[in-house]
Amino acid sequence: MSVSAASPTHAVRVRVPAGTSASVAIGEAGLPRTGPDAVVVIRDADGRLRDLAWTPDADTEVEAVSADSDDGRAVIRHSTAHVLAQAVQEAFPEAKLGIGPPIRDGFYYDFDVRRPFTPDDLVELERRMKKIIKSGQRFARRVVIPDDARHELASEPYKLELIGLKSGVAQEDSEAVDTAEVMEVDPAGGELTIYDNLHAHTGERVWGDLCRGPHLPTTKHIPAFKLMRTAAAYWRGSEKNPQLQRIYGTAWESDEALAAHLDMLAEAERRDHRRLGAELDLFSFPDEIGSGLVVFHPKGGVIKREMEDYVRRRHIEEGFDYVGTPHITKQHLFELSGHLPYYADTMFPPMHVDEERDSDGTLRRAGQAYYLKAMNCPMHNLIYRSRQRSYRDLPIRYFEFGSVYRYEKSGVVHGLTRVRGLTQDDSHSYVTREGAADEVKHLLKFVLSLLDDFGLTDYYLELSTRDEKNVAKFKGSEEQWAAATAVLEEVAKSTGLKLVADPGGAAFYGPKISVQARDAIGRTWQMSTIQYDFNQPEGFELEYVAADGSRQRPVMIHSAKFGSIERFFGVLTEHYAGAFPVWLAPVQVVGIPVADAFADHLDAVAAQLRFAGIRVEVDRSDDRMQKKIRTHTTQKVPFQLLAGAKDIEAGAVSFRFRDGSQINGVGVAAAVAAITEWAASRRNDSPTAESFRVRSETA
RNA sequence: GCCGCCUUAGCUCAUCCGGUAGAGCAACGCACUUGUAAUGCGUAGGUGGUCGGUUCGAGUCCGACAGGCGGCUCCA
Repeated sequence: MSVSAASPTHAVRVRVPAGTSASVAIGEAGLPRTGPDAVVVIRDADGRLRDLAWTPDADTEVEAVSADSDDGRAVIRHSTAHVLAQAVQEAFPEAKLGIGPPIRDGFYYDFDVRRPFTPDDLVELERRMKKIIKSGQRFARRVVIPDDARHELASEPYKLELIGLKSGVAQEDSEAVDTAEVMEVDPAGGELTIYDNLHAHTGERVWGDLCRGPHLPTTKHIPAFKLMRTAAAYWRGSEKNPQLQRIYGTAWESDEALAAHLDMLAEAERRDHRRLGAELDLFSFPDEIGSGLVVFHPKGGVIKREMEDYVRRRHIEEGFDYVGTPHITKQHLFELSGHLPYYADTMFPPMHVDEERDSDGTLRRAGQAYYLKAMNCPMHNLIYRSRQRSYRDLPIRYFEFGSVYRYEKSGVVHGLTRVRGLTQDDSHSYVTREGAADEVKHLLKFVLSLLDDFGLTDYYLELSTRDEKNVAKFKGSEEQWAAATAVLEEVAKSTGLKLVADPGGAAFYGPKISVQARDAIGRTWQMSTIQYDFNQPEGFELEYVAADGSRQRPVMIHSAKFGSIERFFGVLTEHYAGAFPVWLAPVQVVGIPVADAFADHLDAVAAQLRFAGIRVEVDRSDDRMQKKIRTHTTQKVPFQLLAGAKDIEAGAVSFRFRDGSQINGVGVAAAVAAITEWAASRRNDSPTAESFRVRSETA
């Protein structure tokens, strides 16, 4: 998940005369030097970010980059990372420096230290950082040649490695450095630079770091920061490398922006589906069953069933045939599909059955291995293959809620978003090669409409292709991959949606389009996927008889609409913060009598609602009415129906909505009709006194 | 899988330095019968995640395992 902050763009252009620093030019142009819109760096005519101290040789025009822009924030964060590193080396002189880039919403810095950092260390480091910031050290850029840098950084082994990579020396492993994250050296092949931190008054060098920059003019210009957490991280992202200790922090252009960010995190925590799942009694993960295996409680079961019922109905409307397949299979099936060599270690280990031995232990019957199902496609292929198919039958579309089990590594299991047992809303379309583009288009339109129906209306597409540097990992010829990728790309582009490239992200059997949906607080989640597969039809020798009587090979298009029902459940829970749309809400209506004597009236109303298919309860507990309102408000029930003497006299009920608004004295028949209509509409907003249109009898 | 942290009542948490556990909410009971976010009183509830070790004595110290949290790597 990730968060994107809107950021104003200030494309203010300033002329910098030859021999004058950008700083002076900015000052003369009257641009702010302090505050949230302070100019922190400039962008030169070549589009490169430069320090304010940068002084061009010839007259040039530059763009002022303000603190509250994306680039400006990145500079603040990167400078803050330097301050962190300085503080760490003050407190832990033996600490060796890794890398310290800005990231979305913050920064990190990796260190090789004797022992991992503790929360107390963070408090101490923040204290030291504040001191450094206050002292106003200047960031000074200095160009060095590789040999000098090596000499100077002799005690920083990781930096030396980066210099080596940069100058192309001694690079035995072929892994490329992720240049987007490594700020130490300039990927564009420019010069090697060190940034020195100079004492504000004496100009004495206090600290320094290999870095391509740019930086703020001084540490004093770091407006607001906070250290967030510590974690381990592999050096240069490979688990073969040593683990370093990473400190994450965040930094912003103002205290207000920092506070807003922290508020957003607090809101995300309130919406956390794991918390809401327990509070609203939706699901749990009993230890006795095992990590990553969920049980849905009755209320969660209602939501899951509503989701599935609707999705199943829509599939059938769109020409899919609903099929069913078992949870386990003999090993051979996954050999046939080609999955086993690629995915054996992310599948649960096989169980061996049917083995028989004589009393002396000698093998009488070998038995065989069965695997828990980790993907549905091979079984759908068998359904396709069960009889001869004609071109007239195509496209054939099989769909099911397939239960699959994946042995996710223990450290990655996470709530409902990363589980070991999940339900895929999985379909496979078998089409002619010529028909593939139309089918992909059909599927994409369908998945987007489903996301819309559930209220996730903000999304973009990602196109995952094979890794051209590692083609051995992907099955099929270059031509096949190119053709498949072209089909997906063309369809994706035709939607007009934003399309992001994901090179190397494809499955071994073909490229994929995925839909990334943004939730109510701006985080994005990978949901639907559409994959073009020319490999499995070959492995299974799938065929259809063409018009000319020849046997032809179909292609198959895999598509998961929500990916997994469990994950989508989690995303929806967070998107709606537990206040599900009426059509999904586990309890849609709760009746609250003002006193016990009025409960019968509400029972009668409830009976009518129940007859109309509404999920309704009447709260006859001996809590006071106010307490009941509180209880069902925290349970996020969309309609509370109250009734007292006045309502009964008028044959009415009174509405209270989630937001606390109310409509009193509504005739029972009108109330039942309006509630039923709202639920049937599957609208995703919460009803309020304003949005809920109903005749008020007594008003 | 790797690193760090965590695990005490159904839930959220407390228990100073090792001397056999306490609160709020929830549950249950009784009283109250109430018009839009918590009525009052009472009762019950824990072999302190599991197993092992150190100790006269372990919720507390050590180890292993399980589960969780935050990251890394991974994610068909």
